[in-house]
Amino acid sequence: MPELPEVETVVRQLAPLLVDRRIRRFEIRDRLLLGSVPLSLDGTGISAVFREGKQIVFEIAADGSPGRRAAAGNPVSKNQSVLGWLAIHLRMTGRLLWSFPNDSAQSRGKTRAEFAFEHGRLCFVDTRRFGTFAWHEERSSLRSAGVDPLRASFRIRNLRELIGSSTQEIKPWLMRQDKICGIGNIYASEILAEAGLSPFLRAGSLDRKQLTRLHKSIRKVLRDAIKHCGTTFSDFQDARGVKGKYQDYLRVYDRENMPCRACGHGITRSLQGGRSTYFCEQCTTLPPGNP
DNA sequence: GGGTACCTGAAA
DNA sequence: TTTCAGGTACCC
Repeated sequence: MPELPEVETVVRQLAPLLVDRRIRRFEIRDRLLLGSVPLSLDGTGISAVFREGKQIVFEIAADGSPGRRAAAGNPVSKNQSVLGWLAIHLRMTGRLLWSFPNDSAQSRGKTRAEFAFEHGRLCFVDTRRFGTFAWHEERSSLRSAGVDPLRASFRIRNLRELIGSSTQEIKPWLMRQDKICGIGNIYASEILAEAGLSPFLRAGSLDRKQLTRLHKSIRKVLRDAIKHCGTTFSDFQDARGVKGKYQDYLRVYDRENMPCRACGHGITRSLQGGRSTYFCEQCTTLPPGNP
C-alpha cells in the first residue's frame, strides 16, 4: 500500500488521536513481529507521531498520564521522559486502523498487533505480513538515508548531486530509498509521466531542463496525492478505514491500454527490475534502443 | 546493479 | 494453475 502520500495521510489522522494519550495495553499477536519491541509499552504515553520516510513513528514517553500535553511546538522529546521511538513500516499491505469504543464492528481482517487506549483502539492489520515494527533508543537512528523530497530544503541542485553520473534507469533510481525516501512504484511512474520523461532514460543523462521538470514533478505529484489522501487499489485505507482518492487522478499507473489523459494514445506497461512501469510512448521520448 | 525471497490472497 | 501486488533485505 504505502508510499509517502499514504503514510503521510495516516500520520496526519493518527497524530490528533494519539498524541498525549496513554497506552493502556499494547499486544503483539503475530510471531513475525515478536521481539521487535523489547519492552512493555503498557502505561506509557505517546508524545509525538510523525513520518520518517515511509515509516510511521510513535515517540514513546515514560509518563503516560493524561493532561500532560506539551505546548505546541514544544515536543516532549525535549524532556527526559522519552523512552524511545517505535517505527512502524507498513510495507505492502499494512494498515493502522482506529476505532472508537462505540464503533460498530468492522471487518478488518486479522489483527497482528493492537494498541488499546481509554478512548479507542488502534489495530495493525497486514495481509502479507511484510510490515515491521522497530524500536529505536536514539532519535538519530530513525533517520532514513535518503532525503525527504517534501522538505523545503530539497532543491534542484540536491537532486542533481544525488543523481550524479548514475547510469541506472531513472524510474528504478527514483525508488531508491537511500537517495530520496518515499517514492515507490506508483509514484515513480506518475512523477515521470507528469515530467514527460521516459522511465528508461539513464538518470545521469538528464539535462538541466529535464532535472528541473523532474524536481517540480516529484513535489507536485506527492503533494497532490496527499491532498487526495493517497491512492487505493485493493488494500490502502486510512486510519478510519476510508480509501484514498488519488487513484481517480492517476495518469498512467495501472492504466495499461487505457487512453493517455493528455494525448489519447494507449498507455504502455513494461517491466523494470521485475516491476511494472507505466508510461505513454507518445508523451515521452524513449532513449535509443528501448521498447 | 539485477534476481530472488519473504507472505498471502485476488484475479486471470 | 499461474501471475500479480503499493517494499525492501540479501545474494552474487
